[in-house]
Amino acid sequence: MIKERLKDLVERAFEQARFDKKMGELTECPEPVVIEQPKLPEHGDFACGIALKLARHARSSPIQIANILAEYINQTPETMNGSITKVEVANPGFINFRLGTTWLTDVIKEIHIRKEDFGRDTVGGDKKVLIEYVSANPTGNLHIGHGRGAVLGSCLSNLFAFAGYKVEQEFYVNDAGAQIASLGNCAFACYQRKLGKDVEYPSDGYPEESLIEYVDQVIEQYGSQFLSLTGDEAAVTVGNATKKIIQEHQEKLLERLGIKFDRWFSESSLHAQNKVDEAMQILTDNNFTYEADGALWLKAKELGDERDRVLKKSTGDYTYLANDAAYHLDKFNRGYDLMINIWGADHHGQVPGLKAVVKALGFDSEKLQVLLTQIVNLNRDGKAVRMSKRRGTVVMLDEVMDEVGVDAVRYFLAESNPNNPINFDLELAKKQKRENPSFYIQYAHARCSSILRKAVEPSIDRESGEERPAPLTAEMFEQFKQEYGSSDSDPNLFLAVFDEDPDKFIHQKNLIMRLQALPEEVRDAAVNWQPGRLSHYAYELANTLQKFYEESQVIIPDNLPVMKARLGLVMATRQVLANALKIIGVSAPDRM
RNA sequence: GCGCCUGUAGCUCAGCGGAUAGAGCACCCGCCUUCUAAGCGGAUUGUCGAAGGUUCAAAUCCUUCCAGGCGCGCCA
Repeated sequence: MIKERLKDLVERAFEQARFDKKMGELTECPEPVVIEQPKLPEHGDFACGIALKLARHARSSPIQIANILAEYINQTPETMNGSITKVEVANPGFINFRLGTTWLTDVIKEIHIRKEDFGRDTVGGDKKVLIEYVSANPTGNLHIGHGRGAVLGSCLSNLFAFAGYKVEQEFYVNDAGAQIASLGNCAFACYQRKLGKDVEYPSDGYPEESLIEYVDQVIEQYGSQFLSLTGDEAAVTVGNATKKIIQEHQEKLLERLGIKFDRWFSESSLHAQNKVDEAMQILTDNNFTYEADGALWLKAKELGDERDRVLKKSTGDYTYLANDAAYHLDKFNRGYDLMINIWGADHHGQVPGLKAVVKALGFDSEKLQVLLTQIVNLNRDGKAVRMSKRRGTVVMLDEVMDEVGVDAVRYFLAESNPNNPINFDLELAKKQKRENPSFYIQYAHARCSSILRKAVEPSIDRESGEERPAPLTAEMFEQFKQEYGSSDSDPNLFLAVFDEDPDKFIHQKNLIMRLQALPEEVRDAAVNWQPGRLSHYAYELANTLQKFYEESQVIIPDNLPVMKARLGLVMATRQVLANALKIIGVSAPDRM
């Protein structure tokens, strides 16, 4: 990483200056050295603002400190040998670096060496992370809001894995309790009605239309054998069969979205093993419960919540919080370093309760973090379609996937900041144009692939109609590919990508500068839990590639060194686009 | 009333302690005999919701206020 090399350079300069007593009373660098990329080209390729931060500590002016550091930097081998061509001090005290071309071409080589691992990081330190997401009730189809949580969880998992965490992905299935009982009643009623019995459909349950497709499958699988059942047994049996089918639907749909969970954790399994009772016992043993009004309460208020919470109702039933206590007891006992739950923002009111119960169980609640996702608004034909279960205008995830495609769904749900509501424009997501970023990035990848194909394909001369031979034989290209990532190939191989013409050079350089940024983008995204940054990065890279493409011919049969170097650059670009796309789970097509 | 989230270009949003606040859309003007014009370039656009404060430096951090969304059950 270029930034790390520069950081190292500045740190060494500081140490030497300090050794020579030119840093006042300072015994060590009191501020982290940060290398940034200036917005303006006249500020150089990279810049360091450390002098501004040191001014107070060293009781000196930023400019003066910057000048001293620059003086030492100028004596290092990197500036002596031309890796850095210019070190400049600028007001109010920035040190600006201008790079020579060798550090840039090193980047291309590194990408060829590391390939799909370019950008991979170790910040995670092999820590074990559990990410629990979607966790929808198995009582119906998933809607677009579930999709948002699904994509965020999936991207975060990919990102964390790439950043050096050990990630597990889990779906918590709420397959017990009141809503399941209601499902059973509705499903059985629907079942009977489908099979010709004139019974009334429950008025307060799930809408019959939302259940009918699943009940059809129950009939397909089991026939009419459940008609003879009555009462609770009927509801439970048909309910379970329906539940199973719904869960399979959810599983398939999420798989289509590119999501595969390591574990589907069933709530009813907790009940079957008396895990909820166990959890309650621990809470009571730890003296965090009391009884009042015939109910069992958690002393949540003294654990940071705004009020106490009921664990066991006066009816004898457990609340969701009691079940969650048992579930999270299980999670904590599995020994993760970090557990992330992804919830819809409408559930944020439960966060303090869950945190409180975790504390009461005797665990470090900091290890459990809840990430909230805001609402998804859909625009169709310029009009906002608002999600509302009541009004039955919920837009289903599979509908959107069918309409705009899996890649666009993933891109638009991944790209946003979870704290902000999304305005998902269905028309935009379908467009095969630059204005659709999802398309634009894939197009850039396909364009790279296309150029690489052209290198070994014969072409037709437009004027004469004659066939021209392929610029390279397959064998030669293979040979090139070997050299690109080989440690003993010509170190100046990639210098040929550059043009003398500054108008062309700038785009060639910009492309490489973008490429080299992937590792830090991955790291920033990982430490901030914002996989969406990679979407923006990929978009910018795509844009930079297009500009390069406009200015720089790659396939030049009569200039082998330049063609060789640029093919290597295009390959590297394709690789980096693919690596970024992989994290957000969008496919990287070779043709469009 | 209390809590959480959000207020940045006409629209959708990046940026979240650094040098003249950025993209895309929309609008206007250019560019196809050349590896995908499914593209590229140029022009225009701002009291960064408001007021105080901290800092050499604030869209970014703190406080207060204003506006919008969501949540405040022995529902999940």
